[in-house]
Amino acid sequence: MPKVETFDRALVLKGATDAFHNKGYNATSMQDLVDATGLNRSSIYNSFGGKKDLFMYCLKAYQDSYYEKIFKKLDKAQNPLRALELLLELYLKDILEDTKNKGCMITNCASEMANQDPLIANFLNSNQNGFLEFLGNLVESGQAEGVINKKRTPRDYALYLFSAIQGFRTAGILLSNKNDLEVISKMIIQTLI
Amino acid sequence: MPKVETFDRALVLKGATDAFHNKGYNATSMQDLVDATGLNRSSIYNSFGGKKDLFMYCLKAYQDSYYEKIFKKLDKAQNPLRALELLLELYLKDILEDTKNKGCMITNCASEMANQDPLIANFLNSNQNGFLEFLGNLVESGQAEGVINKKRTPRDYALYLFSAIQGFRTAGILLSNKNDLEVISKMIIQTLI
DNA sequence: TTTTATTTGAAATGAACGTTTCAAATGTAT
DNA sequence: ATACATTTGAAACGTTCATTTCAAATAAAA
Repeated sequence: MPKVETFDRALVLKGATDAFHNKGYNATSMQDLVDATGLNRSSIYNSFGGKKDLFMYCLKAYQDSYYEKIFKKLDKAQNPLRALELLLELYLKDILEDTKNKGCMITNCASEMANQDPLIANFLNSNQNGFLEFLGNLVESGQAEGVINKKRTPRDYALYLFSAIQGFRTAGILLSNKNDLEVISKMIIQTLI
Repeated sequence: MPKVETFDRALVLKGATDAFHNKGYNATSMQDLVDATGLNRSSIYNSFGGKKDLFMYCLKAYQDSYYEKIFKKLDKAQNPLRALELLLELYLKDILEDTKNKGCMITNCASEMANQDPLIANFLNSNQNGFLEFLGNLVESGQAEGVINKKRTPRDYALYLFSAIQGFRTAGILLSNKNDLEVISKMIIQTLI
């Protein structure tokens, strides 16, 4: 009986995510989102809830698509160390392709909202724990294979890499020289060898 | 003849800086600034210009007071490597004392505004160049004294440290466990030895 | 004490904000 | 073809935004 949702939900989320990623949560207006999605105002409220709800969907979509990119790229890795090298190559590529200097949407979100919104803080903490586990597992395997040194525990290396990667992404907002960025990336990895 | 400014300019800037640091530029309203400074709306516009002007003064004030803290702390350092260790101790202390999880105001500003405001981008680039020079000089001295290794150029190490420190400050928004943070700090320094 | 440039307070400005409303349009299932 | 739950568009909602206005209060200089 009913008319059904006509728009492509994934595509709409992609548009909204781009808008939020570009300006951040607070500086993105509902009008920006209407323009970016092509949807009517009411349709946004009808299908996604308010601005904050939509933002949460976008964060999740951004996170999912990033993990997909990561898994796809790391699939070809010969060993866990090489996987981490590829991970940093992926970030380097993203920084160089990020000509609008937007940075990482999740890191930006931590800067902007972690101390203002408990729901966002929750998401960010889960994201952090998940990523720490992902990194820790890679390091653990790498140490078992003998391609990563055993000076520190996998968890220590995961913490270090998590911090270093956030710095890399943030520094990449202002830095755009490829050589500079490659230097940083190589030095981060060197710690593991 | 005229009535003269009665308020303490430095104190007013401190109040405004706290407000901006806590919520970021966009989420801080003029009313927040009136409350935080104790000044009347008109007095703010009269004495500092608009919101963005005031924010620039606050950024500068934050930067100045941070450099003062740094210089005071690093004054006691026996050598350049020890100075960098003390620098990271300073950041560690700031993160642990930052119970409201605000992070670094300048890093947050880069996340929020670097790609939206050319004036801000200018400030951030100058800040970056200044800090890179500061770090580079320390590393150069350290290498000359033989307390820092010579695997890389001072500029390379400066880039690495700049990135690592930004990551440390950003990760510190979500991380608050002292041991975790100490691990990261130690691993950053280890690269130099 | 008078003059005068400035600060101050309170109110008003118009624009933009996120959100709601509701009648009209839509398209599937009967 | 008809019924109907949903989407859609446009307008309006009340609030909050940054900023301006301006008369009153202020305090240093004359």
